[in-house]
Amino acid sequence: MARTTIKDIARIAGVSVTTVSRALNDAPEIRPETRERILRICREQGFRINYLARSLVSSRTHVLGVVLPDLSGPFHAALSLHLERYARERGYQILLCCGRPGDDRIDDLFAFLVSQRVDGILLVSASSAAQELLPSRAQGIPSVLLGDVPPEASCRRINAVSTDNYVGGATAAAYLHRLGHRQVLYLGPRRDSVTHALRLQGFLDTAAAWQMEAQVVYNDLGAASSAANGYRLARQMLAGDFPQTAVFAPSDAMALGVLQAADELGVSVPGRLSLLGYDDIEYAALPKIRLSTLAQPTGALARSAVQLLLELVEEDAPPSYTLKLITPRLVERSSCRSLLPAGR
Amino acid sequence: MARTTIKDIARIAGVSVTTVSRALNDAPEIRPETRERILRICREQGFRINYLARSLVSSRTHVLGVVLPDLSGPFHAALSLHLERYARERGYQILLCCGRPGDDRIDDLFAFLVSQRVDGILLVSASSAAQELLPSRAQGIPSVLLGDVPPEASCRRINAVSTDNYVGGATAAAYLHRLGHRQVLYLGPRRDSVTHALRLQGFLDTAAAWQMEAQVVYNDLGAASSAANGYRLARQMLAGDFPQTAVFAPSDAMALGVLQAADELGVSVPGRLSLLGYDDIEYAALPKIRLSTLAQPTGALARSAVQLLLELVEEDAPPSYTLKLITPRLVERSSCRSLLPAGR
DNA sequence: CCTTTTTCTGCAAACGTTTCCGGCTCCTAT
DNA sequence: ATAGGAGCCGGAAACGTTTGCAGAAAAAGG
Repeated sequence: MARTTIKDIARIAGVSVTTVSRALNDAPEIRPETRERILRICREQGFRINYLARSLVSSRTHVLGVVLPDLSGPFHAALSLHLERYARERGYQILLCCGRPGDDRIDDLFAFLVSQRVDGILLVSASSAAQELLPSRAQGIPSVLLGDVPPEASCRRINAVSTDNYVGGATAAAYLHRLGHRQVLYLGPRRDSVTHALRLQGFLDTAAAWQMEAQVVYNDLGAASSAANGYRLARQMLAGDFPQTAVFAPSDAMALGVLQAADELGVSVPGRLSLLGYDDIEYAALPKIRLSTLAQPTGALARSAVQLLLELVEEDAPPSYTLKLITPRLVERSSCRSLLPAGR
Repeated sequence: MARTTIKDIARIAGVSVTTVSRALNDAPEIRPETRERILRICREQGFRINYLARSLVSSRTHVLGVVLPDLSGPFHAALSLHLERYARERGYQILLCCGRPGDDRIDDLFAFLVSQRVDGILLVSASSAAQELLPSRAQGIPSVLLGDVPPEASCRRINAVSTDNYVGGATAAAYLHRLGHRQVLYLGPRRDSVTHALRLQGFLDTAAAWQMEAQVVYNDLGAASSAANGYRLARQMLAGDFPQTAVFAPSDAMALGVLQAADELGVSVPGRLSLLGYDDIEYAALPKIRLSTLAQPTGALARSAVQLLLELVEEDAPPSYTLKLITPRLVERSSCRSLLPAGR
């Protein structure tokens, strides 16, 4: 119950609490031999310093709050893994909070993080509503957006790192055009997601430039871009006749759902329908799947985000706002078929 | 920088800090109208109570430490999602720590959790080494094991909830036997995992009872039972001739790796080789995969685990030790083929 | 109207650290 | 010899809460 404290150690070592504190923080004004002696006693007693008390006075918790929509998707899972690693390398701990975007809970989450006195906040794939909320609720806590950045970001005094969603969408359209597709379907972007809005914009702009016919079906089913939603959407789109020869999905998870629906409805992929995903999750590479997709480099994203956030936390430099865009990479597997004559 | 404190609120409201504190904790000895007035002022000022200070004096953080090997596997991801939900329902926060099992870091993790003064510890899928370490390092913090329980658990004064791995392994063997398989391969259990040891035991006992020939190939590749490891293991096992007609993998992720290897090597599943997984992750249900597997009910596991842990944390009942086993469920899809004549 | 109880509020001591400042000892340079 | 400094250590205030205890005001009982 009553754990051993610095005071106990001080008593045993016959020194003051100040000295013990200095030993623990290896301050310069302590004689090496006393330090060693104290540290030895700490080990013997199994002493563990109380972060609560320490943080209370130093007003630094070395904790970074990460709020993301959910962990079920492989993209976010991979991302959080990398975030944790880079944070740890820099001596910080991650506090993971899951709040569905647009949810009321997002407000409680910010309150919670403030109460926890986190040193910084990382807002991942947030709805625009959540993004609006952030500045007013963060109470001066440094924060950076990750993976979901409004186009006017740099004007809005915001720090962010993201993949270049516009380019991602554009690349997708260009790729499908290059394969000879002229009628394409964009299946499943969310209306409230800035990421999806940009991706859609890039896709549509490029499609228009190449004079492709593009239809878009929004995902209003709530929840994330899960396989289940992709399945439901595809079920109803692919049921009858449809003119498109290719579909672009805003996440691999969703694409997998589309794949399932197509399979059940007997439309062959990529025979009748080419399928292009986004994210490059682990399972996209599976032999029976082999989903072509646009890879988001989660490692690079996480690294940049942590790096940027910690700059804000640790430096007391004059405020500056940076927006870092990382370009997605097209990975070709076999879910997209070329419609052009083989000879080219 | 300087955030608003209880003292500020007290000054504005013209009351003492004590009264403000009582308003925030809705203590019974406060007049409802003063409480309302104070709460209103708190809202107006955007006041957020400092959990650090509160926890320091109350010696309750309402934080549960969860340590698990990693988050990349879908099973652990799903589990942590449920853990977070149930904990939140009870007013607790999850502090997620990833440490590969058997790693030196596990020791640091315990120290970290003690320093954070978490109210309880949930040790998920831990190596036996980590389990040994726990009691000595937990410093009296209540803790429960989840998903990886040594057979002598109840003797060892330990709280745990787990799927019944022995039964799981036994069910797998019995199922394969029922389909007519006589030569089977158990591909990829880890030597240092209690889970895998039990599952293996159940598998081997049952195989022996039915006079099947069972070979086991351990996973000494380090890291988790990932798809990558399954792939590597299967690559070398399936390269030449092999007598087995079925393989049992200790996780779906691993099974997916096996699937990939089989595909590349041209051995048909389930034509030449039946494949049985474990976990029932989301992607096992995919149309082109349709992996037969033993489902671990992550929801039930998580619920029981936080339930048990919070009993220990909140009650000051006499110490008791409970071990809860949840039976895995066989879900048949189409990765296992019957070798028996169709009539039957 | 005076006591007794009840209801509400405030004072001050904790909780376990860090850190400013001041003091002691011993060394070095004048 | 003595001043000045460097190196090491301790006292005490602070961080923002909770809580036991006591006091004041109001209500209840005679």
